[in-house]
Amino acid sequence: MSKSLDRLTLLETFVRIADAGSISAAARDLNLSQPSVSRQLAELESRFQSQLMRRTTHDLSLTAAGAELLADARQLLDEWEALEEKHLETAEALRGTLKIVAPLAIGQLHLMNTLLQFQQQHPLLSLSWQLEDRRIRFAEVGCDCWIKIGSVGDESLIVEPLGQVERIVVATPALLATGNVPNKPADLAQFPWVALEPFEGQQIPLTNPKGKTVVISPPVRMTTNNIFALHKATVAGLGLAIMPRWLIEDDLNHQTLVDVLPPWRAPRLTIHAALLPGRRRPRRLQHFLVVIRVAVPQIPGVEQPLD
Amino acid sequence: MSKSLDRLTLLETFVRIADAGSISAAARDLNLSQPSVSRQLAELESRFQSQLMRRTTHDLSLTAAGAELLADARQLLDEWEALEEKHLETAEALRGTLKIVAPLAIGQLHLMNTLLQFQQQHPLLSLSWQLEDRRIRFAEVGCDCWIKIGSVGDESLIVEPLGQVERIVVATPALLATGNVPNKPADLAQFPWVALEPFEGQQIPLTNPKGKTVVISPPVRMTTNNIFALHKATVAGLGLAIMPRWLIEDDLNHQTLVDVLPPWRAPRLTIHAALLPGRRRPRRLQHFLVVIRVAVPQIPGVEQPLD
DNA sequence: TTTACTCATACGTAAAAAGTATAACAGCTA
DNA sequence: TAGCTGTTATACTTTTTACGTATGAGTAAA
Repeated sequence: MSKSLDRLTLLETFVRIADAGSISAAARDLNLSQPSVSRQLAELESRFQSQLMRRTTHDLSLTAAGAELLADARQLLDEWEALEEKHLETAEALRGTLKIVAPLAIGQLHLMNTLLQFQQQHPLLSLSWQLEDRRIRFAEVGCDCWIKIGSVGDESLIVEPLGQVERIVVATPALLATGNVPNKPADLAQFPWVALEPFEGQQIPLTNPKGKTVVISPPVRMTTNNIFALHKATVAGLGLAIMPRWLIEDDLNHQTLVDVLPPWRAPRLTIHAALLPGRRRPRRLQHFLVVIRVAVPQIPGVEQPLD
Repeated sequence: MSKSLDRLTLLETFVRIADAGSISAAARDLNLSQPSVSRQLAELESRFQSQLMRRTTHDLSLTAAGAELLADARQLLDEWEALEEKHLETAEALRGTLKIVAPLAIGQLHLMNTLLQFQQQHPLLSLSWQLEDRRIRFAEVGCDCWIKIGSVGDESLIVEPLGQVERIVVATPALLATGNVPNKPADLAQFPWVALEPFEGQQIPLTNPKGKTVVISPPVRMTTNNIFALHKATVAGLGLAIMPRWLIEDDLNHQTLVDVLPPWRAPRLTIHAALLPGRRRPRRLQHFLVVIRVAVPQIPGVEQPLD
């Protein structure tokens, strides 16, 4: 049994392996080499004299002992963190690392400023800012907060609404001029469309202020997983597209894009913050949440959530 | 800031310094060099960015921050120990270290066997068996359990009675033959005595079964702080002495010593186990207590406590 | 079968904590 | 007041130890 190797570090590594799902993934995440993480797990097992994880080359699973220890380790680590935070609090400054996952476009265009300001207010804080539109597996990624537009789709997380985005059918005036002026949803099917993946069922529901909903299935000329690509394609006149108001506010003002069928709208999407339940929330996370709750509704074209 | 140095070890060292009262004392206790312990404290302070202890060359005191951290550290360490114990429990064997302070004679003659047996039943357990008649400062010594004959004199400890010892006035038949046969306490003052330190007030109270108490002040020819020396001196005929029954059972049987004034007895003393309150009791300590509760009353000449 | 990924072992290196020796200082005793 | 003893901190050396790289073995999917 090696002597040093911080016992709490061993537990942290163990938790990270369990969450990340593999030793290699945990190693990447911890900025350590795979053998090092492998050794730390072995060391922990040797200290507790029991196998904590069964590992084959392609699968890794907790043993009963491991599962028990995992829960207790989480708790102890939370308590350590509470202690550390309490006794560093004297300095009042936020420390540690905060890992945030946010959507590509909104993270890049709007929340970036908020984040930079936040970091400048807390210079000792280390931020990891992951822009990612796809659904993530929260625990696996090991992030502290996930900002997601639309449904989070993970029942095990605590989800808090931050704001709502209006979504509008837009196009270039030039493109619209190639057809008849639309005055009902069905008229939109005469134009080509561009769409953001995932684009479920090739169907687009549109709702008017009275609550009437019509579903249309227009021809789709291009799909992309990148909202900036979608935006460029739309501005280039490739087709009609549904876009969040916060992305096209400027285009509407400059008439590079126009609201195609003013009263009709695609369903609003809610911007959520997702958090792990049951865990202690470090002060840095609480502060970040306060900031983000204010920042999101201030994005042009984003409204207060319904909650 | 150095990286490794187990965070929990740092806390343990800090607690040990606080209890031991000085860095040097803690170093001796931890089997480390003084500079090493000094550095660990400095390291902890640097991590929490606050001074935890004010130290002059001859005095060491907690700062406010240190006092707060001390309490929290104790708790966290208890929780770590609980975790460790729980997850090592699978193996069922007791581990770790148990430090016991016991009286010299009873520890050497009677409890030693119990202790050896206990160790053999738990080979992975490491025992520290300190024989010491003087009053100890519990926290300073850093022991887990203190067995004390007579009053413990520390209100802050949890005290549990384990048994009672009858104390008898004895002497060699030869010595008694040099005077008149005694039949009341006052008659004993004609003989020389030997006594165990501390020997308060040079006075000896004796009580008969009816509850009558007489105090005598005989001439004392020798005092000692070692009960074996007292015993030898008595057997050598140096004087009368008060001795616990468990020490002289054999002498009475072989008539090397005799009960000088059969119905009259010195006050019974209670054998106590003293423990720190409020702290988690490791499984090894609980097991030890079970064993000792059985063992003490089985010592010949020791009776069940009154409780 | 091949490819791509997993985890474990062996070995050399670099970092870090332990010890030793020493200096500075405070309280106690003569 | 001087000398003795015990305190803590610093400089330097040695040992320990944990890291990374390289490598080998094994499994799952293409």
